[in-house]
Amino acid sequence: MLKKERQAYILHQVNLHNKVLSSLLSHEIRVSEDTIRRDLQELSGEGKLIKVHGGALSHSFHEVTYSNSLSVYSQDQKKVIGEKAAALIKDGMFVLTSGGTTIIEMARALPPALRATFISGSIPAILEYMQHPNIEVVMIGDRVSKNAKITIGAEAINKIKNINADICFLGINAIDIKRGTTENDWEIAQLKKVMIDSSQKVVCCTISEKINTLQPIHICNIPDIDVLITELPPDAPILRPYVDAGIQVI
Amino acid sequence: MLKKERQAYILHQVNLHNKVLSSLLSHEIRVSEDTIRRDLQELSGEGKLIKVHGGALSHSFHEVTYSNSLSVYSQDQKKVIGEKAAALIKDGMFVLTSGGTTIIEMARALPPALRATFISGSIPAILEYMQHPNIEVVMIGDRVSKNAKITIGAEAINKIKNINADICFLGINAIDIKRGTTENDWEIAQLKKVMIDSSQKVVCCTISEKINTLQPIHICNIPDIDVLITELPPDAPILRPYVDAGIQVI
DNA sequence: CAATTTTATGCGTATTTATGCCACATTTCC
DNA sequence: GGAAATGTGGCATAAATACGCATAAAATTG
Repeated sequence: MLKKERQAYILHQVNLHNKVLSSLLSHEIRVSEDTIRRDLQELSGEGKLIKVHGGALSHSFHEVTYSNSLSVYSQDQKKVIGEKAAALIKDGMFVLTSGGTTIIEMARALPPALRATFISGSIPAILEYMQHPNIEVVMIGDRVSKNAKITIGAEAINKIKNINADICFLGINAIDIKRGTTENDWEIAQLKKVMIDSSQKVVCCTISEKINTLQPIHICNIPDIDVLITELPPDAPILRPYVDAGIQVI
Repeated sequence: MLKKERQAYILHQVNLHNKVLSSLLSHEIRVSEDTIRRDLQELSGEGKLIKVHGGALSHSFHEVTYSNSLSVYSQDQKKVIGEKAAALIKDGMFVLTSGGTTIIEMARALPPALRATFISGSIPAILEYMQHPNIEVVMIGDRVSKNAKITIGAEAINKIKNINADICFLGINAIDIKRGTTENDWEIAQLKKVMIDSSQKVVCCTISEKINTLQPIHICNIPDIDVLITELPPDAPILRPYVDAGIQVI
């Protein structure tokens, strides 16, 4: 990894989380903490961030948080989900993803050294993937839905059908132990269906408040899902039925 | 492998991945690292990429991280071009566009009441089109070039071949009365070629500075162009040869 | 077409840069 | 106050680079 690349990654993280820890960065990028420290110093000298003991802060966040400089990353629910999801991806994988905020968080949590191919029709997701230094990005084309910011239509569905992905990540809006996952948009439901068919492994990501809720259009049943990711620990009571149904809950 | 070829290959890799490593290139092309280094130096001198220790980075990568001013070069002129271009589009048209800053300005200049279908592989262009209340937007899918922020590859080319557009807008980097329009990236040149083939009418947009310049890869000849748009008035002396060649100059 | 010049490339060596490691100072937290 | 984490500066090392030079290929010239 080039020095500038590393620094770009650090800056990206700072802008994303408002703070970074040297120790974490060092672990993520797999370089010594000395190097991280030198990078932070350099970037600080250029005015790109503010160096503090143990890490660095973004400019925008600087005033508010002199007190808790060592507190952990803001553990937003969706960030937790994103991190759990990102951990499932290994080098060389073909990854198919939908759109949605949880997927965006996954994209942001990808380790910088990861080398994989990401395929999606979601424009915001593609924009995030493009920030990554090492992954290959493939966009699925078709008519663009302006509010979902995703390509939809027969063309997209056909294209996905011809893909054979290792893993597929779906941000879902509703899941229920009886009815499976459901959606409120017919075309997006179609897309997600074929994504599931085209993948070896299906991972559903959702915040816990959407568990045990329903939407009008059916996507898939519980047995079609391999992994369920929420912000809760896997042994949370609300997740119990899904564990019992044989899903790997993370 | 010829020097030009090698440098074109390097540039292409930079456009695709935002970075290249000297060691890797040297191994791939089977030339010494010295040669790669000299190439990178040369290309860097021409402003085509940014040389760093260990390899090189694309401009776009460098800009988003290292520079905080994302000012577009001679944006006012491009706005003029954008307005002229937008005026050519009528209700109901199928419009094929490349990417580039002039195209973005066109997208911004579209009258809100316009109802037309816009087709493009350029992610920034699609983002602009999505802002518009009435147009239909179609994204062409394929591998994403991280620097050009455009989808490229055989899939995209095939898709464009099957389109029959009314009009096609190309932001071009070089035009010359003898050699026609030229590009510096092979794959992008291919895309533009098929765009021209798939459209009834071909419109080239460029700032006047790029008139009478050359790039290595040929796209099309002057007779293939229907309309040429620059920021200058149509009777500017520099445009005279193009008017004489039968192009409608605006 | 031969002679000459220019250009492109690779090699060896000196130099610079990037990084990690260590000993020791400083800060933070309990 | 003291343990743990973090920062500092020096040093070692490996990788990348600059530079001079030799050689070969290509272009130019007479």
